[in-house]
Amino acid sequence: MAERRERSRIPNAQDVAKLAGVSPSTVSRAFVNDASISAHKKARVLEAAGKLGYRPNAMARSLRTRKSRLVGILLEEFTNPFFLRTLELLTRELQKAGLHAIVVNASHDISVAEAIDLIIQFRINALIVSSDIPLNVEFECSKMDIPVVSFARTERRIPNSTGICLDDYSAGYAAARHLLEKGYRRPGFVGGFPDVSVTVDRCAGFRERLAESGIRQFATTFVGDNTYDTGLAACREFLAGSDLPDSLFCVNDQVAVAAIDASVERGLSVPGDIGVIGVDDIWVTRTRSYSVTTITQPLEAMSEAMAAVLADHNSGSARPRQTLRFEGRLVERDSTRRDAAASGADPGPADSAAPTPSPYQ
Amino acid sequence: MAERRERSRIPNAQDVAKLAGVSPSTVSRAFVNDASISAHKKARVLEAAGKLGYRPNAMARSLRTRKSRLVGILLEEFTNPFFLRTLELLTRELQKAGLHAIVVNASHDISVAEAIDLIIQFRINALIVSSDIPLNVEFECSKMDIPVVSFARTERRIPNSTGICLDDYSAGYAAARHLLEKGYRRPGFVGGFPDVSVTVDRCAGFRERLAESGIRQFATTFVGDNTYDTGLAACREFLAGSDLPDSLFCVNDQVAVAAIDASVERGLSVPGDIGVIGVDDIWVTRTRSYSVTTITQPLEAMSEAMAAVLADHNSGSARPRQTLRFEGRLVERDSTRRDAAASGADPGPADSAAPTPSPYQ
DNA sequence: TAAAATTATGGCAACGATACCAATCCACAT
DNA sequence: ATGTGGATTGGTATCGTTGCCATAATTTTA
Repeated sequence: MAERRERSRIPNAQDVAKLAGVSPSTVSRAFVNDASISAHKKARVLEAAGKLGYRPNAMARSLRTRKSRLVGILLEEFTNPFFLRTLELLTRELQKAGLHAIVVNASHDISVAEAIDLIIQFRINALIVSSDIPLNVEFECSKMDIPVVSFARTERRIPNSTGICLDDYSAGYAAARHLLEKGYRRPGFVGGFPDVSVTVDRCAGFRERLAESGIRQFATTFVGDNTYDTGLAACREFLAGSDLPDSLFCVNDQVAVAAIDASVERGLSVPGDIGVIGVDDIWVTRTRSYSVTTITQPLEAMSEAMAAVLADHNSGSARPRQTLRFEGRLVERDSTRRDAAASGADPGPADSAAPTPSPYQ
Repeated sequence: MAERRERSRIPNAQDVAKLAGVSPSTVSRAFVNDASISAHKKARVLEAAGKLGYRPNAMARSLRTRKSRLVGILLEEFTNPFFLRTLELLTRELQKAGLHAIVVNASHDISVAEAIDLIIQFRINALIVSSDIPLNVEFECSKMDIPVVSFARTERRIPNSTGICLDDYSAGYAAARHLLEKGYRRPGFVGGFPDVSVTVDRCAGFRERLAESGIRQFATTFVGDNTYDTGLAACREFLAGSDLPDSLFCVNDQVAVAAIDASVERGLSVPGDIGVIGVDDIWVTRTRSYSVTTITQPLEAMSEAMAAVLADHNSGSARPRQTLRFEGRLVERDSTRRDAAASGADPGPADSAAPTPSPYQ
């Protein structure tokens, strides 16, 4: 079969120039904003370009200008709807700014360093990082003049790193306050990996608020990767003992759902016997069956801030490196008691009456 | 402040060549597999490259070789965990093959054509499409010699288009068979947008199996975008009337969860009064509270097939254009009855006894 | 109307790599 | 010793664009 007729080349600027009767330089100018070109010629060039189906070659452009307009996004948690939403908002903002996102999969067995090494070759303008990465990756990037920006995490190992993040400490603090207000007296904490910033900071804020109420000890467990399945297994184990907590602050909503399931499985009623609060406000927390009290992140604002940071980096203006922290907002749902049971310092048994009938069974 | 000392350039092949005492050509060969280079020189080049922190510039390489090693992925549904998992597996396979994924956000208000236009400039090797796109995009790509490959959907408007897809017809057929086996006699269908392939094909298979049992009429509704929220609203309306279906085949799991919630809200017990079956097997369907019967897609195999298709396209071997269809597997859970109630052709009232106690309330 | 200031345009080189060809090199057979 | 063939190597042109400079066209000002 005649696969392709007469090797029809992809047209380049030269072709357009010839057709429009101008120089290649002029063609280039027609495709750059604010370039010095007359409206007349610009129209003629664009018309010729349209006729030929010409599109500037971004590879050539990037080579010449040393700006790739590509941004790497390193992702690790590929089951959490939160990160899909993150990706949606980030790509949206990037596209608005004329940038494009290369997604790098850093999950499980994949070598992060190797993957990063490959996309560094594309001279990405920046690397957005949503999970903890080996320090040497950070170092490699700095050698190549590639800014690394954290999203929804903090780089604790480097003094002044750039990032956009929920105020995790404050979120933990708010979670504890909420549980205390609702009369819970023996809160516990369920984290992911024990050494990632999100776990550490949320736990610290949580601890602080509990300490203010004189609670110096609380049970903690770490489920590892924040998936539902491992979360469920870890929560089952956590709740297997006696001397159970009367409420759980979970590092994110996926784990919170797992915690609820583990609780119900063990015969505990939520929120009466045990209250559960998460973070992220993924859609599952809004379902009738779960209705999880959670702390929602202002993702829109955070993505916009991310775009602004990248734009700054791009324009070369050296804004001081810092982590922008956004306040979360607590959304009350049915996985914590609706009214304060024994709001005083009185740690009386709270099992007397779950005010709302449990939606779980 | 002294931002950067003495403008330290990013090293190029020439620099490495000088340090290693070889020609730039040789440096290039050291970084290409199967290139004609002695082990001795290769080692020397790699050592020099390591010392300088050299990495080949992918832009320059792509410009010369006319292969970008970039693949576009057009995504639309950014709330569905299924697509996050899809993205995970696709990026994993792509990375294995030395390719990289540029994610293009085509959701809501964003102009697909415009977004595609921009990434076409990167001379992407292929465009993976997970949602229906304007036909002219397809056309533009073909003009630029960019193969468009569908994933988890079919391009019905083009005769022989390349794609990887669940066997949607067969999935719909299996769903109907399952419902009938479990004694449901008035199944309904809940689709997304009425004209997308996934909805159309799954519905067609569903209809066929029902017809084989003599059921020629069944209620259908279309919820539009497949999010939980719009799904819930649509299902509420769908279930508001009298003459209700006794079971629902939902085009995906997110909608299935919404259908369950709407059913319970209306006082129907699942699976007794109404059975629900979805597609995708997202993690939420495995939770204790939902436990949704669903049809799981063999995503690993599908991603591998996708990588193979891309590799073929890349190597230029003109494999015939076709849609590869993968069989789904039905996973029985608690949103459909566990045993066959009145398996005969007898359409007796099925409300007599829900065999398993409903996990929903 | 002429000179000065501004704006548009064209030409050339360069970004950093690889394709291609010609020139070596080496081992081995003659 | 010499030729043959295959594996390495170097040199040069090129991929398609934009930066830069010089010149040409246009407008503004004197």
